[in-house]
Amino acid sequence: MLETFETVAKAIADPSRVRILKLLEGGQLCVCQITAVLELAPATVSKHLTALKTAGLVQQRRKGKWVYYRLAERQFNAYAASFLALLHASLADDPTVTEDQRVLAAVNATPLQILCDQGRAALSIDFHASGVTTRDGETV
Amino acid sequence: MLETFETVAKAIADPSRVRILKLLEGGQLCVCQITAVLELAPATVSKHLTALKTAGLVQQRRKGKWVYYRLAERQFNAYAASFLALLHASLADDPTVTEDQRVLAAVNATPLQILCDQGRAALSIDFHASGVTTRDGETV
DNA sequence: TTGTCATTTTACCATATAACGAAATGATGC
DNA sequence: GCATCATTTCGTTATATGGTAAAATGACAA
Repeated sequence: MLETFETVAKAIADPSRVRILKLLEGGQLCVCQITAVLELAPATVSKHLTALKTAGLVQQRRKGKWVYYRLAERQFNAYAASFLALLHASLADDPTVTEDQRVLAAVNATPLQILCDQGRAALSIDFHASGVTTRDGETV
Repeated sequence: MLETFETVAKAIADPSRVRILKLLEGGQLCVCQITAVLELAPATVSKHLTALKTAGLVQQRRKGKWVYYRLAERQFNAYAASFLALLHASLADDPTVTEDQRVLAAVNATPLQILCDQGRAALSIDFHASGVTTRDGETV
């Protein structure tokens, strides 16, 4: 009860894990895709995903070489669904979250094999203020 | 945004602070009342209350010698109300929470001055069985 | 003003946690 | 079987956190 609640609450009380959950709202992703967006070591991302899985917030599925994670659909405990709903209603306009979504679009446009090999270098996006074209045609 | 969300989430991701919030669902309480229920050092309770206040989950009001805390009514940030609502819908039947409510009933039946002086010793409650004792210390 | 007393702040300790690199794992495909 | 490679586990480090005792604060009463 209280202990489970604590596990779930602690799981969402970390910015990296929140970013992962917000990414997964767009659909399932494999570890190297998440790693490319967050720019953390694969080991770090893996540990965060384990914490989220333990909390019943995500579930896991292997497909070939890659392990895909998605938001939990089955009810693993009494609180996970509530927290996911709260998170879903939050942070839609957070700068970090929206930037992550922008990068995710590029990640999704990149073949997995290349992405896992090269990480962010595989993305044809400029992340630092020269020549990025925004939605309304403005160049930043 | 993300940072504020993290502050609020971290605030509820601790069992002592959850117990405090669940106690406050029954109405405002002063620090020594909360201390008597949780059986923690006053300094510890005070620190937890500061964290909850910083997160916008509770508000504070001085009345004579005592400082009363209650669940936040004003909207201090975008997430506090959501988390309080989630918590309100959770843990109603958690053993720790229900036991805390039982002790709270005894705390509310004890004059503040005596409670602050003596802590739990002032309660005249049997904490191992369900039998309650009268104000003058006789077990019923 | 001065003392009292509930509360808060400070200083400190032990434990928990996030991050990483390196080594281990385990499924795929030759 | 054996090599490859995405992912996980292990070992370590730096920082954050929960707890306490003791000192500081600040409102009230005398």
